[in-house]
Parts: sequence; C-alpha cells; structure tokens
Amino acid sequence: MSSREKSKNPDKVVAAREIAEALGVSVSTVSRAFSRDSKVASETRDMILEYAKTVGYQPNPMARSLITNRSGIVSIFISDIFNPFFPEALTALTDTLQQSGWNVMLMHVPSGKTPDDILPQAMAYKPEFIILMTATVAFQAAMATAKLGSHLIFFNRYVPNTEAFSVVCDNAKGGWEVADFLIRTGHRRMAYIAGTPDATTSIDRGRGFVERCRESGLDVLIDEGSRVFSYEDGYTAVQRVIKKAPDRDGIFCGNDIIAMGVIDALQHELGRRVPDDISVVGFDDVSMASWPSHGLTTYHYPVGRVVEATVGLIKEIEENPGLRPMSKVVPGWLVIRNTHRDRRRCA
Amino acid sequence: MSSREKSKNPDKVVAAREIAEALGVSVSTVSRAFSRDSKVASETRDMILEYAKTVGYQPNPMARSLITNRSGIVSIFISDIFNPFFPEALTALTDTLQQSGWNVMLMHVPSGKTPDDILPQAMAYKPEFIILMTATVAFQAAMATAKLGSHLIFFNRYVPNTEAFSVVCDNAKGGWEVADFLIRTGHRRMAYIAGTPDATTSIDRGRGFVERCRESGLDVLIDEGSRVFSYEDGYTAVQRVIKKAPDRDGIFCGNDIIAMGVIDALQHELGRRVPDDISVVGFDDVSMASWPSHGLTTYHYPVGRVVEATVGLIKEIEENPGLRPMSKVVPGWLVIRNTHRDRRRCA
DNA sequence: CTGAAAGCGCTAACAA
DNA sequence: TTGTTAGCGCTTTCAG
Repeated sequence: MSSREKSKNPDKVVAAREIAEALGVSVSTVSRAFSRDSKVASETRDMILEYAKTVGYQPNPMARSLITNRSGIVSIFISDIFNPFFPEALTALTDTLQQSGWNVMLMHVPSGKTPDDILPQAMAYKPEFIILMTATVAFQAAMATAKLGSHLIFFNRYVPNTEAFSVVCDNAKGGWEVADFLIRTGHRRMAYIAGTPDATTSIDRGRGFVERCRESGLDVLIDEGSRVFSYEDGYTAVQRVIKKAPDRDGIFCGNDIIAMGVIDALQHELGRRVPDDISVVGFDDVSMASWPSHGLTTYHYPVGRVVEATVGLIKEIEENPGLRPMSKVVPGWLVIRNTHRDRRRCA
Repeated sequence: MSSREKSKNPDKVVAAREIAEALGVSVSTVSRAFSRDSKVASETRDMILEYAKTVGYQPNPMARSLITNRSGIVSIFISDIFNPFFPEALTALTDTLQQSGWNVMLMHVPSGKTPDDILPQAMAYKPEFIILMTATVAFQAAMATAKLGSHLIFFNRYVPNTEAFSVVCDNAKGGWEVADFLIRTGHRRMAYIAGTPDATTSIDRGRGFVERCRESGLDVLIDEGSRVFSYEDGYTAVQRVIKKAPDRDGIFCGNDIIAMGVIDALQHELGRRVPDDISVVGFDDVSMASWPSHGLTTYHYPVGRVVEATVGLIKEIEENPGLRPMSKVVPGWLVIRNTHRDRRRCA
C-alpha cells in the first residue's frame, strides 16, 4: 500500500541504525558519539548529536545495559508514610538524581514486609544503587546486593556493626543539643519519647539526649512503647509517661510527628498547657512544624544537604568503585519556636 | 589462574542459557516456561521453574523488553509536595502496582517545569503506562505519549477537551455536598478559596460549591489568588477574603492544607474564632485532618478506591488495547468534625 | 579515527 | 512439544 521499505514498525522510535544511514556513518560511530570517552572526530560527533536532537534520538538504555551492565537506575526503597519528612526527602532526592541523568525506581516496602522481601523484584532491573529510606533493618539485603553489583546506601539510617554506605544527620549531637538547651533554660525532669524501636535515628537521638542529661546529673524517663514514628504513637506514649511521672517539665520526642501527638494529648487528654506547664521539643523541622498552629520547637534536619551528600556519595563511588563503605554525617541545628518556655525564674 | 571456562564474569547473575544447559533443554524452552501462554509440557515447565527458583533466576526484563516492546514499567509523575494527599496516594499506588508485577519509575516535575520537559527522559525506558499526579496540565505529553505507545492516565486530574484516561474523585459533587451541608446548617455568606488555578480538582470543587449556593440564591465570594494548594497560600488568601468581605460565615477551601492555612490565619491574624465566628471546610481528609489539634470538617477523598480504580483501568487497557479513553469517577463523602458550627438559631 | 563483526539475554517465527 | 535460527538496539573488540 505504501512505498515504505523495511519499516516494519512505522511508529517506532528512531534507532541508531537510522541515524547512521541518514548520515552515512556506521552505527558504531553513532554509538561512540554518545559516549564521552570514546574517540570520535569532534566534527563527526557534533554532526551526529545535532541530527539526533532533531529526530529526538537517544540511545535505548535497555539495550545499552545489556552490554555495559549499567542500567542508569537508582532504586529507592520507602516504607514510612506517617512522617512528612520522607516525601520531602524523596522528592528532593528524586529531583537531584534525575538532574544527574539517573532514573529512579520506587519500591514500597509494605508494613509486615522487609526490604529483603521485595529485593528480587528490584534487582531484576539491575539498579546501580539502592537507597534505603525504610525504617526496617536490612542486613541480608546488603549482602545479596553487594554480590550482584548494586551499591547499597542507607539514607537517614545505618546498620550497626555492618560495613555499608550511609548518609545521616548527626542525630546524637542533635539530641545532645536539645538536652543542653532544655537544661540551660531551667528544665530538670526530662523524658524522651522514642520512635520506631530499631531505628538508629530514634536510638541516637535518645542517646545524645540522655548523655547530656547525665552530665548534669539528671535522670531521663524513656518511653520506648511506640511502634512507629507516628502521631498516634506519640499521643498514646505521653499518656503513659505522665501517668508514670506527672512531674515532667521537658519532653524530647523522636521526631516532629510524635511531638505533635504528644502536644495534642497533653492539651486535650491530660489538661497540661504547652509550653506553660511543660516543654515539648521535636526533631526534623518538617514544614508543618513552622505553622502557627503548631509553632514547634525542634531540631532542624537539613534535608537538602543530606540529599546533596547522598548524590555526592554516588558520584564518588562511581569514580572510585573500590571505595570502602563509609558514613557521611551532616549537622543540623536547633530551631526555637513556641512549644518551649524558659523556666529559670521558676526554679 | 583458575580452571574456569568461558565465565568472563564470575559473579554474574544466572542467565537462561545456564538453566538450559543444566537441564538439557534449549533456551527457548526456558523462555517459554516463563511465558504463561506458551505451549510447554507442564512437567518441563515445572522442572524449569523449580530449578530457576533454586538458583534465583528470573528473565532479564531489559533483554525481554528489547524484543517484546513491553518494559514492565509504569512511570509516575509527581510535583505537588505541599499536599500530604500525594505521598499517601503515591505509596498506595506504588504498592498496588508492585503487587501486580509492575515496576514504578518515579519522575519529579520541579516547579517551573512541565511534565513535557522531563518526558523524554521518562520515555527512554519505554514505560507502558504513565500516570500523571502532577498539577500542571500536560497536553503535549499526552499526544507524544500516545504515538510512542505508552498509555497516559491522569490521576486526580483530567485535561478538559482532550480524550485521555483519567481517574478522579467526584470533585463537583463533593463541592456541591459541602455547600448543601453549610446551607442546611444556616450559613448564608460563603466564600471559596481555590487552589492551583488550572487544576481541575480546584475548579470542579468550586463549581459544584457555587452551583449549590446559586440554587439557594446565595452569592459566593471566590478567591483565586492562590498559586498552589499550600498552607501559605491559604494563609494569605483568607486575609484577602476577609478584607474584602468581613461578613463571611462559611469558607470552603480547595483542599485540607489550604483550609489549615485559612484557619490559622483566621485565628492568629484576623482574630476570628473557628468555628464560633466562622466555619471552615476542607477537602481530601488527609490524616492530619483528624488530629485533635485540627479536627477539620472536610470531604473524604477515598484514596484507596481511586488507586484500585487506577490499577483496574490499567488491567482493562492491557486486556483491551483499543479501549477508548474514559474517565473513572469515584465518590467521596462528608466528614464532620469541629471546624463547623450549626448557625440556624443565630439566623 | 572509523567500519565490520560479534554478542549482551532474551523472544518469536519456523521447522521438525 | 521442542530446538534452531534470527534479531531486538546497542557497545565493543579488532582491523584498517
């Protein structure tokens, strides 16, 4: 019916061969034009690149990966949905990776499952990096992954006693500074409400907090009854705390969302005013924390910098594949708002 | 140094050829064992599948896609980060797709860019479906996409005057019901604070609201000054509204986050009590809306059902590739909490 | 610097 | 029902 030759699939995306034919070069040369460190006459490359642009050609990453073993894919594992921190971080991370030419595959780890459970599905696409934003520990995954050639990076978490890459905020220092601040403003009867039990964030924040309290000879009531970093868990936890120790004057929470649950329960269930009767401090500084309705005093987690550090780490690993596993630690800072009061005159 | 033969890459993932050799069958047979509608002796298939399981083999989707033109990938485009509705939906959608065997590629559309700008990068991996969760309209993308063989689905949005698949909540009906509820409880001086200007969600919610008000002969003050569906925009918008019309007794907002900004500004900047002086109703019913600190009266958006409808639509399109573009509409319902008051006795 | 040829892992058409 | 052959689109030796 038509005079088309050989074009079995008329609407198919243009392939390297067509570029080659149109320009009177070989497919190898076309391929080389798209590889930075291949030797091509710069005029040839320019010609190819220009023509490719007009017809909208780009090398098929699937075909390419078959031979190079480089998929151009970064897999991000997520699970925690309660914490607005994660969407913020996920978006920033995706954006930065995308701009560096990576494509992000998103894997969700449903509650009740571990990253290990869904690792096989993720590995099918041979991601070059796997970024774990999940709360659950994934020791097995780390091993399997290393064998299969994907690099594993823990985002906002690390696995104790394991050699793996990780990027975290300085949680222990943050906890320490919060305690220091509360102590210097006259608080004496502290409590720490932890988040997800095995999350290093929760553990380290609490550890730093307790350490600074001990330095001043203060004991800390620690509540570890929360199952996750959620509003509901904070809401419940503080009721346990106040029942056990009604005299508390300063509560540090595993993160902002827990803190908001804590504040609401204090005011609506326990008849305490925040900050008049009791101070509450969070961790993360999610955008909601700055809303007038919350005005949460918290420790700022510099998401942007942690994301930059993560993508920087990826570049380093790429350039130096033999790099030893390491941890990047980014500092945060205290943000003072309205859920805290200076109690020195009341001492 | 070693006696390994031909194994250029010792740690390589096992491929079909190795399965074939080990079992004394051809690679085609192995391939067929993994294709549901291929004719293989069921004993042969069982043998292959079982052996494959023990050595952890699964067909390489990249290689497969080269020949089948089916990538197994669904691309999800996101942009709106202010609204907690999106992480909730994204997580649910990813999870459901994953369980159906799809892999999700996440593309972020930064502010100032349109989906069209990043479409080329997404298309490189030849996603079979593209789900747009972005606020921005993407008319060009729809066209380009259809040509290249990916199906486009608008999630929580549609493009007026274009034939495309979409799954939405019944926004107009929602707005209508909110107005009906406010009117029946004695409100007379209404306002609607819109969200992202060209978002069909914002437009339809407002349209339904206004329609019901008109039915009762009530005029509605409409504020369309918001740039996005954000807390800050709500905070600013309501100040414009009250300056222009200080007598308002019922405000309907484009979504919950705007509503929270509105409530905070009313109480902290404008000296109005909610709900005593004025009622505020949101839309979405994000998890935060049910916190005691907000107790927001709002219209519930059934995320789970919309996700199900979306994945259902994908299945339908797969089974019937010639399916005409259509819209799936899922109903929501009103959730009454504490930002509203019955004003009938004050009339 | 460029082209020819081989092959990455897989599926599909064709024989047997 | 199974094996053989060809080839998806690309990169990479190896010649020239």
